[in-house]
Amino acid sequence: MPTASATEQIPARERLLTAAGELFYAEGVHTVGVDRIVARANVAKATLYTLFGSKDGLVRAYLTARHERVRELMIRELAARYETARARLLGVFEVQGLLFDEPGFRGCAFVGANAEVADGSSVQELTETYRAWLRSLFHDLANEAGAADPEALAGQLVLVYDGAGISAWMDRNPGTATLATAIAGMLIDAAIPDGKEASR
Amino acid sequence: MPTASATEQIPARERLLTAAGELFYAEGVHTVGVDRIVARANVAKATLYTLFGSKDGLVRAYLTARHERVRELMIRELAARYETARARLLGVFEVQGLLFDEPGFRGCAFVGANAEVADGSSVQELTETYRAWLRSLFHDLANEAGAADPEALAGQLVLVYDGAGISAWMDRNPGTATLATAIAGMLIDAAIPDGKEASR
DNA sequence: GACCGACTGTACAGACCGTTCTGGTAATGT
DNA sequence: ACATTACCAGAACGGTCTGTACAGTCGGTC
Repeated sequence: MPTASATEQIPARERLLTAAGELFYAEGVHTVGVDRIVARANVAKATLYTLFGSKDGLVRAYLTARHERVRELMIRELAARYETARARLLGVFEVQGLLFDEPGFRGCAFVGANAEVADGSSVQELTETYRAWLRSLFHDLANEAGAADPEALAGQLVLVYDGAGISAWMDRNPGTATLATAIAGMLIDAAIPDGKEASR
Repeated sequence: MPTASATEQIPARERLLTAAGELFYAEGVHTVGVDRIVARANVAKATLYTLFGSKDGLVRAYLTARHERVRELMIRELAARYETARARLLGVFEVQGLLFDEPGFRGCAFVGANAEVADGSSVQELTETYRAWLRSLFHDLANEAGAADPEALAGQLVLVYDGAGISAWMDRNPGTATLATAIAGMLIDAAIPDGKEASR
């Protein structure tokens, strides 16, 4: 274990990952070259290649880190803010709104990355696991909330989630989150028996 | 005016535009180089530059052509298939589904292009006019259909339209169109007074 | 002191990029 | 007959890209 001294430094791997995250997300994985990343991270180019193997490896690590960050934020905030499964189902869209408010928000990182790669890229595999996670997040909550057809509701909410991200990005309007929450509320009410009744 | 002889050829501009459209859309504007485009179009490289000025000019022409194509398809199909403004409002999502069914569908071209450019690019201006057109399409139809708040309904439907495109693309599921149509139906019913009543 | 792993800095190869230039052909309008 | 226009094939240019090679630095460990 490295000792925590006053001259403690953030390790090169972490610096590379944050630099790559900022640049890739802001300008696209294809536009940003490795030279700019190593310059921003204050890391030698050789270090990048020993740690990640190739630029593609760094891109994969970047997307994996994004997924992990969104997942952590979602789970933490949902648990902290909402009581019932139904409220958490709606809360997903409020937490998504937190992302919209971040400075430099540029839409879903996976949408952006997929737009830049041809079919069969390694990026697509990571995208599939991300999409599967998002869908199962909605599916599990819909199940827990007592939806008549959790599968169907999950599909609807994924669509709204996607649309909210695109609209917020392309129209530069973070307020889209409340719009999405309202639509989601309608869909949830319609999908859960006695969804509109107050309580029991 | 060029005479229509037996050796009539499709002009170079058109060939370039279709070649660029296929390649840019399938692989991204940044991934595809001009060499591949001129090779596919059977055009000299100099011709590209006399006709479009630069690669960026070709990208702009590609996006403009995409916009025009979608607009024409939308207007033609909406007029041919549906009678009332309310049916046309819903029909937008069915026509969008026609795009999903096209072989090689890869989502909205403007979403893809925007993911590849940094802020301030000329692509963003074209995107704004495209987004404004889409929004006004919904807004005008919502008005015509007697929506209580056409602005609000248009915003909702733009979000659903965006979400449908992303979901259909990322999950490779053209059936998303019927899902989007169902959601749009709910929103339209809720936004138009007496929307659920049969007729008058 | 010898050793080691993590890291630096620079220089370079090879490919590919957008763009321009040269030089030529075929048809058109006057 | 001549200038113009529209186009073609390909070479050449300067720049940037990923990836590699190599010599060297630093903090700990035996």
